[in-house]
Amino acid sequence: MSDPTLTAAELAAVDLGSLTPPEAEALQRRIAASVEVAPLPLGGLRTVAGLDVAYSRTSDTVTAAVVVLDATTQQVLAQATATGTATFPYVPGLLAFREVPVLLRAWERLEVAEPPDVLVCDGAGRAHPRRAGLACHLGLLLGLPSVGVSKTPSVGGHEPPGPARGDWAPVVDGGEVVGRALRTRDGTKEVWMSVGHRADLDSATALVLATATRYRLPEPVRAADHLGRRVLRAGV
DNA sequence: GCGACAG
DNA sequence: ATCTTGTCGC
Repeated sequence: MSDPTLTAAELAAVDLGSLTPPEAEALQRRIAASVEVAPLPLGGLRTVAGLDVAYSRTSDTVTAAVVVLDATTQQVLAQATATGTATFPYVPGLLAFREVPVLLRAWERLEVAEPPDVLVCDGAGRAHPRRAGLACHLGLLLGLPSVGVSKTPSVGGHEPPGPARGDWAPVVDGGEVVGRALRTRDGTKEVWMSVGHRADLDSATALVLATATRYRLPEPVRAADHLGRRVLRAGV
């Protein structure tokens, strides 16, 4: 019935780019079985990392960006990028296999005394066909709490959330609540968020709202998005 | 068999 | 994801 679990070390040892789609899907089932659900330590959050990947339109060059912000002041404490070639094509449901390798290279370049307390990824977490979106994959691999936030819906359906910041509606897929459609700003389009690793929906919602005050998307994700685009354009 | 499916 | 000008609004 349930797939065998996977440790961070075992996941890290996998050459993601060499997997066939069926093998990648099998790995995702194990990731889904290994992800942990727990409240984020909101009171003790000191730093939040945002992660994103920018794509070139003229080539298969990609740039991954990681930005670490102070959880309370939102000041940038550290940032790193890595540019490379996309080896895995974009396949719906297999985004992590395209983005994780280059994201890890950026991650390794980060110069921080302590790892960030939580990861906010541009993409899905459990709101995924196999409950193993990018945020689950990265959180498990890095052994850190993680949350996924996307600008467009992934799997599942939901009622429209109320019009005010903080309003949300559960996203249901296959009879299971897999995430939330959350309004982060009054009168603006909602974002779709779901749990990655070592998080739960309530605390993840609080984190997303706390980091998305001025704009629709959480500041860590915006910062990573902007950094990735800048570096990609500069051709570094 | 057909459609859905983050970036 | 990425391609793009203007436009409305704080």
